Amino acid sequence: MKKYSKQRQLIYNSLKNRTDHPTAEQLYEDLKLEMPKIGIATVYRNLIELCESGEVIKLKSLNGPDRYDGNNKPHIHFECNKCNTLYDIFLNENDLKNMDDNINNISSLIGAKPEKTFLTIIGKCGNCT
Amino acid sequence: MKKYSKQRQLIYNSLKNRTDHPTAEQLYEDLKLEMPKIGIATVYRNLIELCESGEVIKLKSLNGPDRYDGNNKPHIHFECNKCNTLYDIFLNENDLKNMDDNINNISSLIGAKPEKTFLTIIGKCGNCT
DNA sequence: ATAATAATGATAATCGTTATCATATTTTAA
DNA sequence: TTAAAATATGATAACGATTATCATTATTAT
Repeated sequence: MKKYSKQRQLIYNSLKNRTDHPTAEQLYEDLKLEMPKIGIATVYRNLIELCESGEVIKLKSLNGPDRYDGNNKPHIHFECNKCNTLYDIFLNENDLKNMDDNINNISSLIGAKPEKTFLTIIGKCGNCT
Repeated sequence: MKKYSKQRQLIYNSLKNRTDHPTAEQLYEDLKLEMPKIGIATVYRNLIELCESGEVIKLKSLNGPDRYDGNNKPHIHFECNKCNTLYDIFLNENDLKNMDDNINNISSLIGAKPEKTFLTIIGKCGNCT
């Protein structure tokens, strides 16, 4: 049975209220302002929990530490390889459905059962071109 | 100017001749059979070179170390979250073109210039369902 | 062939993350 | 509402993957 610690609530709320995609370290630094005694291990532990429950998405950056996305609605990412900003891109309902159909078809080619999909575009963002 | 060491050639050929997606460590163990004195740092150094030149693709695994793909033609991956096998999936020319068009459209939504795209489907592969 | 340049192998150092453990907090249930 | 059980915490050690250092060796250019 899960216990509802102040720390877990803080981590959860913080991630849900920001639209950037902080690393565990960045999140930790920010949380310390509100809860100075919080430990980095607590941040990591709760991030693992939140990812397992599906509330948070762990994103693998091409270079650099993992980043965390509090938005678990399906969307794709653009990663700028100059400034490292991660942008969310939300598709409309129709495109989402098409993509989902494609994923299912593609997976069936190899007899696999898809659970989640990561689509990341790497390049230069609008500020860096 | 670049020098063509035996080691670099060996690493390059090995990756081009295998269709799995080994980690640096796996590649190192296999290369030692052919060249027992090769060092792990040499493997990492050359993987970085080969990725920078675009000959090899570095793949971020959801959990576990990075993996390397000697096939730099556009394709997508299915990662089994039970046995960790990484499968290549090759789209036909038409689907590839559609996908490419979509990537360009999507990127233009945020004024970004796409350079490369990673599409990874996570789930259970045919052997693990 | 020699000098200049770059790569190697051994290994230390670093970085991100996870494990350990004694203490503290939260939940359960009497 | 309190005592016992269960779980989480914070500090920090340990770990795995990768990169940096550096003296030596191999490759290339003159």
